[in-house]
This record gives sequence, structure tokens and C-alpha cells, in this order.
Amino acid sequence: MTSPVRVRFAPSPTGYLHVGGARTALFNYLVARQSGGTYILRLEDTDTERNTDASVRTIYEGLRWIGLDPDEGPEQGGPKGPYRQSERDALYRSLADELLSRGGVYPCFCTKEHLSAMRERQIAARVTQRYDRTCRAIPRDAALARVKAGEPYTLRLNVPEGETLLPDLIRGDVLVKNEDIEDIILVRTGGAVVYNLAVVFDDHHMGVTHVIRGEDHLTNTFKQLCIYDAMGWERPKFAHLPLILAPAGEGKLSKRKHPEAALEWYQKKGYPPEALLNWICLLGWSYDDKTEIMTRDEMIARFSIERIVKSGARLNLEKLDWMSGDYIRRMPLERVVAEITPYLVEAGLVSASPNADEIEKIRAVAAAEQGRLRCWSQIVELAGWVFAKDVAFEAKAEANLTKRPDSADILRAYAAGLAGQSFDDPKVLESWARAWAGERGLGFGDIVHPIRAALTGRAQGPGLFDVHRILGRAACVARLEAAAAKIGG
RNA sequence: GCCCCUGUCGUCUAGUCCGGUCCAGGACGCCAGGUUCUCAUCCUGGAAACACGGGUUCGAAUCCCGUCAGGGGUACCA
Repeated sequence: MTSPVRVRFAPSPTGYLHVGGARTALFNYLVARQSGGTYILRLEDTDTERNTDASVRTIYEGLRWIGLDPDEGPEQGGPKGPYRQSERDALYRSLADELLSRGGVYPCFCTKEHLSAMRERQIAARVTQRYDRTCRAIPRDAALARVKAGEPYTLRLNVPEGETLLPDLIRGDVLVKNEDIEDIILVRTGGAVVYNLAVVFDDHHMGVTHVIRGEDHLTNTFKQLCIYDAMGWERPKFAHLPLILAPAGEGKLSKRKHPEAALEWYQKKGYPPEALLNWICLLGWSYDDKTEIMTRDEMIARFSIERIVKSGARLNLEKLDWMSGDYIRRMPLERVVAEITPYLVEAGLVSASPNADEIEKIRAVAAAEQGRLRCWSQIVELAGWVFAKDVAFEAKAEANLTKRPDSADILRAYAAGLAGQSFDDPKVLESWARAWAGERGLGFGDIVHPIRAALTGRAQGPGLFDVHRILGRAACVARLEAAAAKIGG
């Protein structure tokens, strides 16, 4: 309330954009929007070994897809840039010098070999694994002299005595004894800074007021707090989000085992981004005991960090399907048409630039299947029968076809009867069909099932007379006769 | 091992701060019934939870302690 809110989403570009990352971005965005603040994207790419450009692109594209483009970031720039840590090294180095002169860090001359040997000894002795602070004991002047002499060194956090309190917006007060905070390396041999130092420098220099990130950073926070204190900087507020767990079984959501961990997976399946966002929003947060469906503006108006849940959330894909289906059902037909077309094209069911005839058919299919779709890609399996040259029969449909011994005769007679009928209005067609069945002493159900099977190869689908209209007279007659021939007689 | 976080129906959650109105509410999923030419939708009903053990109290899902379980961290990764 005092200073304008500035929040940031700070992923490291080492893989795909994780759903959990998307949620973190959303929560940050929501906090910014509801207070007229600024939402920043910063790429945490200080680990040059693991970063890839492809990953940077998936982050941009993923955020764009769900409508969470940042106000300031690598692509859009801003007053506090650059927004990639790899481009901020000069700042880091001068700040690291200052940290050293303030005594916030001390030079360490231990070699990697020495360190890993120490670690192994600690593991063997079943004792806490932590740097033993050997170099902390070196007198400051002596250490500085060795640095000046060119001896390789790293800079380690000089953790003070006492304890550190983190007033977390979600978790409440978390208190840690400083002896449990390790003197971690903040500056590598050669002068490159490490994540824990870069975040603090950046968050401070970018004017970040609220650090909202995953709980996996909770322990890091104590080290970062020490740095804020050593620099004499005001600390931002922290909120650590619960983690997202795998949908079934144990463990967290890992990209290797769970494809649904990647945001891209949802995009490929064709979930509407607004539905996905609504679902993600409810992962670890709720407005009250009833609200489920929310527009983006409602989320902005209602969101509050205080109502974020503390415990980890498991992914519930069935709920996403339900929610997505609900969104799709309420969409205007034109949107459905536009969304399903690329999937039909990709499946080779319609041509890349559909002709008038195909467009007409796509519209009819969209209208007929809208109520059944949970994501756009489902259109292919749901409506494949419309575009297929030959009808492929499901087992159940085949059974419906041959339930009566005189099925073939019925289908042929029905096909013949169709000749004089108008296909424009399904209702008119239906009343004709009912009468037609009645005249032959057949129940409506006796003809509906075999006809559906003959026309679509399926046992379920849109209303039978919508099916008629979608297919058109010629295709209906052809399919009825083909089915009759297939079952013989 | 050590440090930290968490623990309400299968899942997401409301309720927990300010003990009684909670023999615990909603949603998804599931089961049954209804509507319908099938499926989907829609409507009605149902099964389903306060991790466990001790306290405190007239009274605890709510407060305290312990146990157990799950998760995170423990790198010259982020």
C-alpha cells in the first residue's frame, strides 16, 4: 500500500514451462493487477551450462498462450533491465565487492576436492553435511592478501550469530537458528555469481516488493535474508507457495514421469487457456467454499495471498476436463469452429485450406459435438466418422447393426424411403422416421440403433437426425446400403 | 543423518487465527434414479474425510505435546 507493488516471475530456462511455474506467474500477475502494480519476468540464467534458447522460447510462448505477458521483461524491456541475469554480470560484480567490504562474505580457498572429501566424511559419520567454515577463521587481512596474490578463491556467505525470522505471508513466522544456515558459496571461482546472490541483487535493484515463489525456495530465503541484512537493504515481503504434486501415487510432479507437468502438454491437447487458467488458479487457492468458475477479472478482484493453502496440491485432471468442457459448451459456435479446424486439418480429415463444402461440414460438426468436447483435440476421435471415406465399426455399433435378423432389409428400405425427404430440418425428418417405423410395426428404438451404426459406425453420438443433416442424403443412402451389404442378405 | 514446511471425503477445498451454530459444507470423480433415439448435457438422490495417541476444557476438526505419514532443502544448480 505504501510503495507501488512490484512482483516478478523468475523461472530458470532449463526445460519446459512447468504448470507450477504457470501458477506462480498467475499469482504474481494477479497480485500486480489488483493493486495496479507491475508484473516482471526475469530469466534466472546464471547457470550457463543448463540454459537453452529453446527453453527461453517455451517460457515466452507459454506465458503468451495463457495471457500472462509481463509488463517488464526481456522481450518488452523496462526501466530496470536487462531482465536476463546473464546480462547483469557487471552489476553483480560491483555489488559483490561491496558485500565483501561490508563483511557479508569472506574469501574461501578450499578446493573442490577438499570440499567433496569433507562431504563424504560427513556422510560416513552420519553427521550434518555443511561447510565447516575453515576459511572463515583466516584473518581478514591475510585472506585479502592471498586474493590479491592471485590465489583462486570463492566468496562465502558470512552467516552471523543468532537466529533469523522469516515472516512468510502464507506460512506465518518461520524461525531458524543461524547455525543451521550454511556459509554457502555466493561467488564462484572466477567471479561469476550464484543464484542466491543474484536474486537478492536483482530483487532489490528491480524494486521488487513481494517475492512470490514456490516452497522449494523456502530454505534459500534464510540465506538471502542474511544478504539483505549485510547490505543494509530493506527486505521485501515473502510468500512461499505450496508445491504441486503428482496426480497419483507419491512424489512431486516431475517432467520425466509426468507429461502433464509441462504447460505445452495442455496446449497441444487443446484446452482453452481461460479454462486452464481457472483450473490452475484453484490449485492451492480458493475464494470461498463455493466459487469454481471465474473470469480473469473476477480472479483479479478476488485473489488474496492470505487465502492460499499451505499444503501441496495434487493435479486433478478429471476436474480440468469437466471445467474445460463447461467453458467449451458456453462458447460461441464460431470459436469452436475456429479452434477445431486446425486439429481436423492436422489429422488429414479436411484439407489445409478447407473449401466451402468442408467449411459447411466443420460448422455442422462443431455444432453437433460442442456439448461433448473437453478439449479441441478430441474432435478428431469424436467426429472422425463424418469425414472418413469408409465407415469403421466399433464393436458395440456392429452389435447394434445385427441385433435383428431383418436389419439389412430395414436399412435398405429406410434408405429408399429417405429419397423423398427433406434434410433441412431434423425435426421434420424425425417425425417422418417415426411414422415410417410405425407403419412397419417397428419401435423407434428398433431403427435408431442400427441406422446410427450404419451411418457413423458408432453406438453413440449426436442426435440421429443431426447426423443425417451433417452427412447429407447421398452419403446417408450410400452408408445405409454399404452397411446392409456388409451384414449380408 | 540434519534443517524446514504440511497433514479435513479418492482428488481440489470450506471450516482451524476468535473452541460450541460441523453427528463437518461445496466441487470433480464414482454409484443409483429421472429426462432423451444413443452419448453428452441437465435434474434428483447416495456412498465417501477431521492421520494416530495423549493432554487442556463442561465441550476440540479447531488450543498444547508427542508419534506417524507426505513434501522441500541439504551443489562453485536454480
